[in-house]
Order: sequence, then C-alpha cells, then structure tokens
Amino acid sequence: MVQAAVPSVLQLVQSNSLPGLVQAEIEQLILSGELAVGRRINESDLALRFGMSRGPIREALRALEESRLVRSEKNRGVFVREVSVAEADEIYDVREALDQLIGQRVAERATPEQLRDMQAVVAEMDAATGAHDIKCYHALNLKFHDMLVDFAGNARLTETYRLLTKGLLLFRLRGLQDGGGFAVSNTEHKAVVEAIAAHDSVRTGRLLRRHAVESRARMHKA
Amino acid sequence: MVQAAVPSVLQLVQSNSLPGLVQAEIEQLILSGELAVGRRINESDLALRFGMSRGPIREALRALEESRLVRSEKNRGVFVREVSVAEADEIYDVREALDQLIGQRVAERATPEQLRDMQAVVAEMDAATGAHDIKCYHALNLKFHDMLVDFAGNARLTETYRLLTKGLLLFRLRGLQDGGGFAVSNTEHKAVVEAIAAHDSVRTGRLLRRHAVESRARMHKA
DNA sequence: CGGCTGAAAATTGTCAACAATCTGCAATTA
DNA sequence: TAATTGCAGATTGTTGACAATTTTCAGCCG
Repeated sequence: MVQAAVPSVLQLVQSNSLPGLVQAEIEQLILSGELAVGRRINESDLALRFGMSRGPIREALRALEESRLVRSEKNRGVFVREVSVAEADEIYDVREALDQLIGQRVAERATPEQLRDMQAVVAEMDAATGAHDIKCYHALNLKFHDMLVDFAGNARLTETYRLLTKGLLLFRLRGLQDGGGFAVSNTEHKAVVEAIAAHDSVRTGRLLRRHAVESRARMHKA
Repeated sequence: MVQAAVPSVLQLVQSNSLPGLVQAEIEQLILSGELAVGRRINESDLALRFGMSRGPIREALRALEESRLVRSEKNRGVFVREVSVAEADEIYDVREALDQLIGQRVAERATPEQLRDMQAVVAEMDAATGAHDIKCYHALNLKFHDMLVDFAGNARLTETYRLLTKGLLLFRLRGLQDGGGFAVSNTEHKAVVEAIAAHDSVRTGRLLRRHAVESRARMHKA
C-alpha cells in the first residue's frame, strides 16, 4: 500500500538533486544542534552516513557556506558557524527593518482564512505558555513568523528573511538561553494580529518592528 | 579610500579555495553579460576554460545557485537566471526598506574622511553626466551605493544588500535600458550626502529610501 | 511535407582513486 | 624537562572515468 499523502519520495528525488537533498538534511542536522556549533564537519563521515560519495556532500557544503551556516578553511575543512553576539546584533538590525516591511505588507494582503490561521497559532502559543512548554512555544513562534513573511506575498523577502532567521537560530544554539518573557512575547503577537485584522498597515509594521526590537532586548538579557 | 595594492596572488590562492576563485570568476562572467541570461552553462567548457576538472566548477555553481545568480535543473544543467520585472519589483520592495536603514546608520557613523570620499564620487558622477558617459555613470553609481552600505558598518547588512543588488543587476542585463534621468538621480545623491554631512539620520534614511523608490520608478519607465 | 522513432552524441550525475596538506605523537636533542 | 623534528595516519582537494539522462538528428512512415 502506497502513502499518497507525502508528494511521493520518487518525485522528490526526481525533481530535487542529490546535493540539494543532503543540503537540506545537513541544514537540519545543524539547526537541530546535532552538529555542534564550531565543530568540524567530516566529509567522509557524512558520505558514509548518507550512503554516497564525497562529491555531492562537498557541493551541499558549498551551498551551506554561501548561506552562512558553515564556514570553510582551506585544507582544514568546513565548520559549523559560531554566530557571535555582535553578529546577532547586526542581524537584528536588518531584521527589524524587514519586520516592519512584513507587517505593512501582510496587513494589506492577508485573507480572512490566513488571519484565522494566525489567530489559531497565537492561541496555541497561549496554551503552550500556560503549560510552560518552552520547546513547543519556540516551534510555534517560528511557525508564526514564517506564516507572516509568507503572507506578505514577496518570495524574495521570504528568502532574505529566512536566511537571517537561520543565522539567529544558529546564535541561540550557542548557549540555548531561556530568554524568558513568553507571555509578554505573545501579548505582542496578539497586538500584531489585531492590527492585521484591522488592515492597518502602518500600525502593523510599527508593532512588528517593535516586536523584533523587544526580541533583541530579550536576547541581550540572557 | 585608496586600494592598498592587491594582497598578492600567492596569498589569495592560499587563503581562497579553487572553487571560491572560479565562483567569483563566473559571477563576473554573468554580471558582465558575457554569459547571456537564460543560457545554459556548460560545465566542461568552463572546466576547459579555467584549466581544471569539473569538480570545482560544480561546487562554484552550487554556491552561485544559492545566491540566486543561476538556477539548476536536474540532468539538464544550470542556467543564468532571468530576473523578471515582477521579481525586480520584489527586490525593490526589500531594497527600499534596507536603504532607509543604510541611510540612518551611515548618517550616524560616517567619518569626515568617508564623507569626503562620497562627495568626490558624487562630483565624478556630475562630470560623467555632463559628458553623457552612461557606462561611467553606472559604474560610479554602483560604487556610491557600495560605499554607503559599507560605511553603515554592518557586515551582514552589506551581504544582504549586495545579494539583492546583484539580482537587480541581473535584471538590467535582460534589456539594458537607458532609464534616463541621470541628472535627477545625482541630484538625489547630493541631497543624501548633505543629510549625512548634517548627521541627520532620520532625513538621510528617508531620502535614501525615496531614492530607491524613484530608481524603481525609472526602471518601470524603461 | 510533417511528425514519429530510435540510435548516436552530448551533457550531467556520481564515484573511487590519487595527490596535497594538516594533525598528532613519538623520538631526538639541547 | 622543554622544544624541535620527522614520521604515520587522517582529511581535504582534485582528477579522470563511468553511469544515467537528455538532446540531436537522420531515416522512415503516413
């Protein structure tokens, strides 16, 4: 019996190239923390693990280097990047500007259905806050901001934003701090969603930017 | 700012890897238009041209794919990307937001020496405008905006901005339009530099954003 | 004449081997 | 003992060959 739900592994393998697949795989390994930050990545090990030769692995690592998830030293190997506080600050600078843009656009374009989806996620975050489920809250928080940038309807903006977000994710992996203030953070989310519901693009932009600013402040506290 | 001699080819080859070198080389080939947009890139040809095997070429192409200068189709090859008007519009959306940020930061941080450098480039652009030297004006214009983002003092912002700018450059390669309005464009530059000289970050940000908006409008006219 | 078929050529995808370089450690020497 | 040297193992860098796939084009049929 065949599972028709997933777009079928066959099609995935046919459309995406092998290096592309392992690129996504390695990215997950990094973002999940299984490949510790700062550590060297052994090409042969990965090749063995994925059951292929080193060629595709090297191509994947080259792509990951371009997206700044790894850095490469000639004849020494590629390392999982360590994002410093200073660089996280740089990223936040850019992110604040982009969040304002995202807020404006999403307030202009969000459909009623999309609005309901966002409200649902915010409600789930409330539940996670009540249950003190930090992991769940983080996952939902990521999902929420992913939805926002998607609903902004600008593919290039999405790409740019995701790239920066990955850098921030990498930073948090260094010393996974609690950060605290879930309730406060979700209060800000609610205000954003309300502004979107009112189709007030200026206010949404301002609120989402401020949310980024506060998020940066919470990072500094930890 | 003076270019302090090239850091010697030896050092370059020792620090940068072979794929990294050819990546920069291919990027130049694309941005200079020598590799026409939309055309397929032949790996063997490039390998022959640069005197190496296909391995490093493939790695370079993967990196270029990640930076969206080429797209890759499985078993068919990689193609120089064609940037549509719609995508150029998307890029401009992001660029406007970033230009405002750049303006703010540069107004806060620019040193007197940097200010003089910027004024010098603007003067050169005036000369190029008088001589109707379009090519020269374009080069100086690129240089000017590169200086601005550099002087903003945020490396990640610089990376992000340059990536988007390359996309726009690729778009212009499709049908290299004159666009017109050099004099107008440089008038805007002058206003920006004046605001920087006054260390008025809010005004500089607003002006630089508006400059991007006008630039987009000029693109649409052509 | 136009479209189909299929084999040859061209091209990409992957691999395994070799060369170059780095790392760690033991032996040597002052 | 501390520093240095040299060797062995491990790892990355690059290559050429082969497999898989696509493209091209001549021949054929309607």
